[in-house]
Amino acid sequence: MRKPNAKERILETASRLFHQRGYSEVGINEIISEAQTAKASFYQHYSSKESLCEAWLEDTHEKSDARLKAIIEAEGDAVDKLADYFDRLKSYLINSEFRGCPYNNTGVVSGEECTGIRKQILDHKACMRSFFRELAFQQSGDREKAEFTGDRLLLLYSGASTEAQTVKDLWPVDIAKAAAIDLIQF
Amino acid sequence: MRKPNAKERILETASRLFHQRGYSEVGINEIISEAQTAKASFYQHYSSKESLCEAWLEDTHEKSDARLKAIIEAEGDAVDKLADYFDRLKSYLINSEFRGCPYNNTGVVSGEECTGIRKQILDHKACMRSFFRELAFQQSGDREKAEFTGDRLLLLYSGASTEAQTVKDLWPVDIAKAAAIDLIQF
Amino acid sequence: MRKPNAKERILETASRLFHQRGYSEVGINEIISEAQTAKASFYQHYSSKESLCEAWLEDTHEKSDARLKAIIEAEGDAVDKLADYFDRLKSYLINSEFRGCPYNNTGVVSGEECTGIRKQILDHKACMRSFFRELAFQQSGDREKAEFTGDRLLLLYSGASTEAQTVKDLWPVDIAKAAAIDLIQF
Amino acid sequence: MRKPNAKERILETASRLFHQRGYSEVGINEIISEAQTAKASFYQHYSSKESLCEAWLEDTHEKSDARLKAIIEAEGDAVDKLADYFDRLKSYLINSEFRGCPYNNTGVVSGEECTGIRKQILDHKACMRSFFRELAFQQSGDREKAEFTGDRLLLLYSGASTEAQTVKDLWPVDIAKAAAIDLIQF
DNA sequence: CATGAATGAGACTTCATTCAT
DNA sequence: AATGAATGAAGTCTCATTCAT
Repeated sequence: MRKPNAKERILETASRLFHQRGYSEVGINEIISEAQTAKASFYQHYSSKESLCEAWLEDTHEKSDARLKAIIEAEGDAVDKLADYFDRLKSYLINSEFRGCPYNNTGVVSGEECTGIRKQILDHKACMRSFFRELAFQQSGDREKAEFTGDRLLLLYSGASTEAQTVKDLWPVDIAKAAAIDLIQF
Repeated sequence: MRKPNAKERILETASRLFHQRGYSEVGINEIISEAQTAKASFYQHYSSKESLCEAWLEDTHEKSDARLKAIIEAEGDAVDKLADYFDRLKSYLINSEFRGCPYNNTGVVSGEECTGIRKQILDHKACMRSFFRELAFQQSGDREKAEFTGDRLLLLYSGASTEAQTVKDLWPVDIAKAAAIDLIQF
Repeated sequence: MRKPNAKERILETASRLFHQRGYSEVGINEIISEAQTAKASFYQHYSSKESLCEAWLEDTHEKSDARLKAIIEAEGDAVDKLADYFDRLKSYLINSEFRGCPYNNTGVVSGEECTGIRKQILDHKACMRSFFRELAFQQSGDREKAEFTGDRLLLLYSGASTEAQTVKDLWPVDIAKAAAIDLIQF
Repeated sequence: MRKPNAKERILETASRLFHQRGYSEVGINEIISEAQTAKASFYQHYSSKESLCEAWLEDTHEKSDARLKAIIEAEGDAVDKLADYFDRLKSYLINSEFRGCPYNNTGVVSGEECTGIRKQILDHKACMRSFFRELAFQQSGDREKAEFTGDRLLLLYSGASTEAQTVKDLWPVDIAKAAAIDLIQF
């Protein structure tokens, strides 16, 4: 059997299920069943469902962050990078059947008391904000203006992601892409 | 006993709790306990938790729609109306402890099989879209351009609402307000 | 609207549903809903679900008894009457989708405490016993032997009814018919 | 605490209660309460009330089948075996307070959709039929005649069981015993 | 006679977690 | 490191019945 590691199998399974159906809608039993692990093996590796959620968000964030860094550090025009980013978002939405942003989705169902989860969400949001600001800076070279523009880009991205998830259609991303390109060019 | 009508009490209680903590995180037991009703009384009036959710969304939509209509039909500059709308959004977020949009929040935790809920969400989204397009039209007088601009306004609004909910801060709304005003004026 | 009488509509509806699905599997709500009556109208006419059940069994018994009496009092050979009875049983089972004997079915789900129901069941069973004994007497003219034979006929009938209901097939009735005819002729 | 295995305790308790009062009249709460188990422990071992019912019927069938096999394989006259069988039935009815056949009783309250339960019932019925046919064959040595006679024996047994349950008296079994002995001897 | 809102008790099932092995 | 039985609390929903109108 291909069982590289129980912990990894759990994280992979949870990532898939949490993303597909949402943190609150997936139970521990389903996760360990699909991951082919025993109940107590799960609690050996993760102290609670909540901590598994944190691990998932952290893992997702690491991968996301690497992609954003790659975009920032790549050669080329900031406008092209921005267009590229929204194109990737479209692919992502199609592939994930319009499940939208894992951080927003998780935030909706986790209360204030889930401090670990909230930290992951806020960290990720801060990174997204930095990303758009940096992109705006690459275009304008003006730090102050870039903050201004970057935040607007973030809102377009966020709105597009949310609305696309809701209507299960790509038009919000197309609108956001056009608006973002207009915005970053002045 | 002063319990004139259980149905209203249930809807009021559910509206509050669903909005505060999310549809999936609030149980029937909690609702009937706070509404001081018997469980069977609940099911006399609502055939299921899902149908109660639909009633809540419908009720919310009616109130929201009335407000949007009032704004549209009011005298005055579209720019002022738009600014006013975002100011109201700020008040709303403060009062609701940054719980954001009930429709988005509910959409995240209700699957495709909840057709009634999804219908309410899509209806509301369509109304919001019309609202922003109409506002844009009042400013420009150009129907085609208004559709274009209106959709962008919707994304700014949606992004602001989502991000404010996540970071529990008003800055996204301020950014969106400024961006929206720039946008509607060309 | 064709509403001859609420009480009758309730009894008709209950008769149909109790027979089709069993006393324990049919709720008051379903009955009044199909009978188009209000809840309290039901309790106006019947003091409880149990008393409705008694009324149903009594009504069924009256009709059944009339049929049995007609057979007994008819002209003709007892053997033919017996064959005829089992043929009717076959028709009945087909028409009722093999729901079997209402009295047995109700007895299974009603405890000792349901004295009214138990009385109806015992009354009906006594009538059935008399019927078969009388039929046997018509054939043999011997009272003592008829009691003996009649009870055996009853068991064949009861077994056939029960087994046909279980396997949802008519073969038990065919077997019982043949056995009964052999039996009554010596 | 002396609670070695909950699964067995649950099955034992359910067997007793289902038999005494009927599948539909006994709830999970009562079972786990008498078995001194937590509700979730129940669902660890049985996926549903229905599956517990299947386990009960299967268990009952195994025990029943062993007894029938022992009778068939024993030395001695078929007539004696048959008489013995009906004597056992009398003991059984007395001990179980005339609750009759678990399979018939369960069949009455479980719909077509309970495929697992129905399968158990039909399997058991087929075994009973085989048993009586085999007994008849041991007496006559004629396979064809044995099928004929065996089926009649089955009806007598079934009718006796049903009627004894209804009238809570042994006379139907005595009648059936006499009829069966007459029948198997020609 | 009719109405329908209200009810307490209970139905079946699932949750995340712990514990003895 | 792994196992799976055991658990208390909570989940959604239905029952037969009563009451004020």
